[in-house]
Amino acid sequence: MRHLETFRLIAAVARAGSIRKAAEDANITASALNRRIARFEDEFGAPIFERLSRGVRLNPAGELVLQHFRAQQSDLQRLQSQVADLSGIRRGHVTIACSQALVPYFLPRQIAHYRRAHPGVTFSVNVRDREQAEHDLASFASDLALVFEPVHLVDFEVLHAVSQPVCAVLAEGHPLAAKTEVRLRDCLDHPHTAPSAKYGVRALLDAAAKKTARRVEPVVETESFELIRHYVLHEALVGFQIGIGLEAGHGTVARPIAVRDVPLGHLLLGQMKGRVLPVASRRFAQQVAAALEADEVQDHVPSGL
Amino acid sequence: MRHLETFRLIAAVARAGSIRKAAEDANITASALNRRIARFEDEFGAPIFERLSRGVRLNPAGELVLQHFRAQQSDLQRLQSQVADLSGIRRGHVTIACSQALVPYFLPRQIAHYRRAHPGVTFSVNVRDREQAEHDLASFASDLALVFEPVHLVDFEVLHAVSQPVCAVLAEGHPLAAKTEVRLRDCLDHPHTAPSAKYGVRALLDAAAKKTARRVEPVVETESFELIRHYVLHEALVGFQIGIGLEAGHGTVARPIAVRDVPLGHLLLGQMKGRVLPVASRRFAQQVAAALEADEVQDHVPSGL
DNA sequence: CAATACCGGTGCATTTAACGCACCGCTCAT
DNA sequence: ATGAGCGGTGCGTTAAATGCACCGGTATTG
Repeated sequence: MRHLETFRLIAAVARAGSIRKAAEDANITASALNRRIARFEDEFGAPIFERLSRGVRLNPAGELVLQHFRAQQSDLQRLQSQVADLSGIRRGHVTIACSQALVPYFLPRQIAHYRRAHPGVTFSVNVRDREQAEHDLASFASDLALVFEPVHLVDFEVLHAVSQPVCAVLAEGHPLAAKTEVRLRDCLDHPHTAPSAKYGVRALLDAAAKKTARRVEPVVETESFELIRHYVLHEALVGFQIGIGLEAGHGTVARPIAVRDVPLGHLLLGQMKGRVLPVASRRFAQQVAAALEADEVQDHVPSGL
Repeated sequence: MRHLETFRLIAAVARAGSIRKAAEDANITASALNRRIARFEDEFGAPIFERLSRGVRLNPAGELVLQHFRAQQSDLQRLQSQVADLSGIRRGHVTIACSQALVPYFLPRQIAHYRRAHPGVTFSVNVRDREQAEHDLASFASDLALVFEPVHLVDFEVLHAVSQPVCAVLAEGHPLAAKTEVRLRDCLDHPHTAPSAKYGVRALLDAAAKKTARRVEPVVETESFELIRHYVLHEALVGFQIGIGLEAGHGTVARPIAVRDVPLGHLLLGQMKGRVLPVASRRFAQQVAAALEADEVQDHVPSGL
């Protein structure tokens, strides 16, 4: 949309921290960009950038302008998607911020299923930790967030919530794999690998371990859930992850940890508080909510185990 | 703001019903305007006007676009007012749709009081019946509405509510003026004048009269509350109006009608549901709410009687 | 039924607004 | 001291928006 060009440039300047750098990124000259900004500030009635010696920076008014721009852009996209929807063929773009656990199995299936019905809808999937996810929503960078144990919950409007047990991820031959449910103390007595502190699974484990004599002392600590899933194939370790990110048939098995040891965590689907989502995003959220519900009603243990 | 020009023109075309007429209003040629619209529809991805033989008309998509534009414009004004506010001097513009009863005494006082503290804030006061007032809010034509007994209440978010008794308006010498409270039957037994059916006072009177043997049969029926107030000075009639629109000292007195005869009506201060108001409007609404509260706590009878 | 008055749309010349280039003064790191 | 990087400005140039004349089509009217 042509009329938002100035806002796009303002955002670019804010990002680059200097008019010249932003101009280069946008393939225009610094003078043209400078004038655009000056003109906007004039029309707007107040400066939106602080002029520093080494560049520019948004002032509080500028922050508000940028937020207005993002809201406006989001609303326009919603509108376009809505118009496309009432013309019959559903079009649009869904942006979703999610925890790592959703990446391997759950989300690909959900997206493929949705796209089978609505091939005109495209997707962006951004892996974010639970703190970043909420920031993504607030800055309109994502329409939806699907995160495990979010932290802040201001700006986060819960659309659906399901409980998820923490599971032990084990190679098929591992001694603990014999049981259908494992105890936390047994896991911690074995060498184990766990996600780093900013992830919900680790937070639950740490909190639960405090009530026991044992501590979570990972042999391998990582930010990558994928590494955990694959590493247990190479060394007889106990990994940890929530059920939705796990599946049998890759040489590993998952065994839920007893709820009396580690409480159930919560997987939340949410959007920015108060925002009206485009049709496509709203419908996809409904589908995801239904899928989560179906999974949960069935069992707390991931399907296929 | 330059970037909203196209939207302004679209709104003008929608209003005029034809591109040529709108072009004339906007002092540009029809071809320029035609091209602007064609360009917008192209960028937007869908037509927003139906082409008729005698002009054009917004299609459903166009209605949505126009609504988007109004929301955007309102948000921009809020933003500007907010920025002006954080720069110290409060600026802004407050638009308020109100019932006639508020016009003579209440609103002038409130506005003057507010402007004494914030001279940079300007006002638009639009007299609207209770149905139009809500439409004004929904179309962003007014920030606030102060109406007696609104009808629909979708899109209307109540900010404050006070009860108001229906009063008899009498010339000072009128026999009923001797009492401090009057009965409905006494009023209807006298010749009387009343607002027409679309006003809340009349609706309350009609509903109350149904429970009696008498009927509301005005000698003079009018849409002007001002006429009622002045007419009772010329002929010994009983007028009706809510207390907030009345004041002693002009040769008339007001006497509340017994609550057991006519139930209290409700004067509601409201805004469009979900909308974030500019600073000035929000603060003015707070002031008005406080003033209404003070009046009500005191007494249900208007001050000065 | 023909004349007419309006309507939206289009090709082309013209005007206007945005842009690129060169250059200024300034600050700060080296 | 000096040079690199920054925001801002005057001026010629380019591209986008506009105005004008005109087309084809459709209701209205005499």
